[in-house]
Amino acid sequence: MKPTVNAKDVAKLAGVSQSSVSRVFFDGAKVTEKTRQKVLAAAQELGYRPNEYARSLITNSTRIIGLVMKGIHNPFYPQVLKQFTTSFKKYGYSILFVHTNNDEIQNEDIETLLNYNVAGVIITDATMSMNVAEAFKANHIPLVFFNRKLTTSDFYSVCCNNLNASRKIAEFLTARGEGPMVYISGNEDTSTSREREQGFAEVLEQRGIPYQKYTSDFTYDGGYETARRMLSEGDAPAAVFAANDIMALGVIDALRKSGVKIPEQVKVVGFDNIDMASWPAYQLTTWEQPIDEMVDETVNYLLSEIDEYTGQAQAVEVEGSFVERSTT
Amino acid sequence: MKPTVNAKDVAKLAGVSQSSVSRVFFDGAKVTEKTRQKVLAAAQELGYRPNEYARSLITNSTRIIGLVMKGIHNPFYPQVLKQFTTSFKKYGYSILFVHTNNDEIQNEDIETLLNYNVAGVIITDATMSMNVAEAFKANHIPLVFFNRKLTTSDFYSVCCNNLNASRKIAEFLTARGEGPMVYISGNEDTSTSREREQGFAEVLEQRGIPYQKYTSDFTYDGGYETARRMLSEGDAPAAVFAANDIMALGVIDALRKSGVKIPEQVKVVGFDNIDMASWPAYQLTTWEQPIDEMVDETVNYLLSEIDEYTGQAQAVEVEGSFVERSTT
DNA sequence: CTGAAAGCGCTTACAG
DNA sequence: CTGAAAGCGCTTACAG
Repeated sequence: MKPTVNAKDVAKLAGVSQSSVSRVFFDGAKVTEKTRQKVLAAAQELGYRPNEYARSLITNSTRIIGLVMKGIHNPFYPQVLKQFTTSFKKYGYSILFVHTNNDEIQNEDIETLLNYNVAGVIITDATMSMNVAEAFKANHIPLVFFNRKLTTSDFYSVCCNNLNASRKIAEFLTARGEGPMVYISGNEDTSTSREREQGFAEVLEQRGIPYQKYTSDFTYDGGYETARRMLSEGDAPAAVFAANDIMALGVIDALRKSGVKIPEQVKVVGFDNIDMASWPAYQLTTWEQPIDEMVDETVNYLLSEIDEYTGQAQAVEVEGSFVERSTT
Repeated sequence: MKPTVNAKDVAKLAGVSQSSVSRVFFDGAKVTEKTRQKVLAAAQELGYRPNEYARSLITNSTRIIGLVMKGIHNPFYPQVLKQFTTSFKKYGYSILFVHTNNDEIQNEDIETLLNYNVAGVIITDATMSMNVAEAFKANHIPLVFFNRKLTTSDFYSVCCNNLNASRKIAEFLTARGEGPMVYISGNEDTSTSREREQGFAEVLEQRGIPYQKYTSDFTYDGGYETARRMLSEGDAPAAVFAANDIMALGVIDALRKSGVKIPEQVKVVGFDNIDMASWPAYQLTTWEQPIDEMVDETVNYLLSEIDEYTGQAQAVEVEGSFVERSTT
């Protein structure tokens, strides 16, 4: 049915051996320029294209990176996806996209990654059980947790320096408006939410400023509802620090709807610096996560581990920077 | 290095032939329950997993769908990506994600898809040259243009019924506020932008209401800048119809910044019904594109073409529905 | 540098 | 139903 043309066909037309055809298309193999030309001409004529699967079968490696993502509703992550795809493309790698609905990656998703023998795995905005993570180790598949850490783990992770960032945010807020504050958490089982709270709390306690925590879920609706709950409980904080931007936007909309003036009555700070944070309707003060830098760290680690597997674990942190706009 | 266990190892442990092991893991092959149990036990013990590439090599087919996407900044598309991934997972297919920066898909992206011999391709928010599209036809790889049509094509496409939708929008706007109107286009080489203009224009001309077209690019910034340009040129339309929601949000922010009251002075309508359209800050009137339905149409077509290739071309259109909120 | 040959891990006629 | 064998399209020692 599909007129599949293979290296043998090309060899025949070019008048060389199948091995030579293979060598022309395999980086790092040696052929004379003359053979190369003959082969390329024949390949062109027949529309030949090396079969990636035969290649994978024999080299026991692939040029596919598995990218696991959960929170596609948070604009931060599509951006991350784009950067990874673009960056890996430069090195000849493609992205197998896996979406998970659960906080913890499910076995069926793992199966997919293992079945396709991916060269590396990036896990974004989700966690996985220790023994599943160990499965990748056993198969010598390098793994990066992006924007998350495993609690107990010795796995490689790339995150923003959340502790430092949230300390800076707390320092900024306490330097100006004093008064009780509110922290709106994301899903509490995430390292990001916990660390951002920790740094924030540290500085506040140190300066004797009380804060109240509300638990939310990293979504716009979550932020919105939480702010309404906060108001209905009579809380009137000087400032609200939401664990990510998309929640902060929900907070802003809820406060405005109740006639609360931002920043005069309540200041609002987010985290991420997504595109929408700079929109005129919001002008959200936030902490910028340097996606480029985080992606570069991840890509470099994966490529080096693909080249030579060491299984080294490290919690890489990048700094990012404070972005002051008009919600503070 | 990687302790790769194959069917032969399992066969030895289970005391059966390698063929039997293969049959246990190949859907549709017949084995006695007894053999199955022996094999599964051995496989479990060794951590066996069929090699997907050997399988692909021999069946000349894969369970990978290539998804090509451009406008990841428009929240409509991450949503689409999620739906496709979820839907295909049910059928055992995975998504190879390809991101393109250009309106027209580049050859290198095509190469990737062909190299991996994908079972089918979805092209979203981008177009491709005819001869490239023909390359897929030649390889009997089914192809769907999602939310786009090729001008001259006989390819399968799934779109919203843009003509009907934009007529309905025009009818709604003219039934209430009369007066000159503005259409803000997306990239003008897209079928979506052209069709939405056409339906809108038809009704307005029929009712003798003038309209002005501004060319933009389907982005928030584009919508924002275009609205500012419109104001600076002294245009004060009764209503603005933006070719998608994300531009409409930019328009709203720009108008508000200039003190224009929405909907009292200017009404605004978008297209897509992205999450943000329902946010309290915007409450955008729009046309809902039924993503579920569009995805289902696409998935069903691809699965049936994968099952038996016919190469049939059809421009499928789904209706969607008008969503009235407070910008009109 | 080049070719003949082995082999990657599977599926699938073909006998039994 | 099961096993022995051929073969998918490549890469890669091994000779020459």
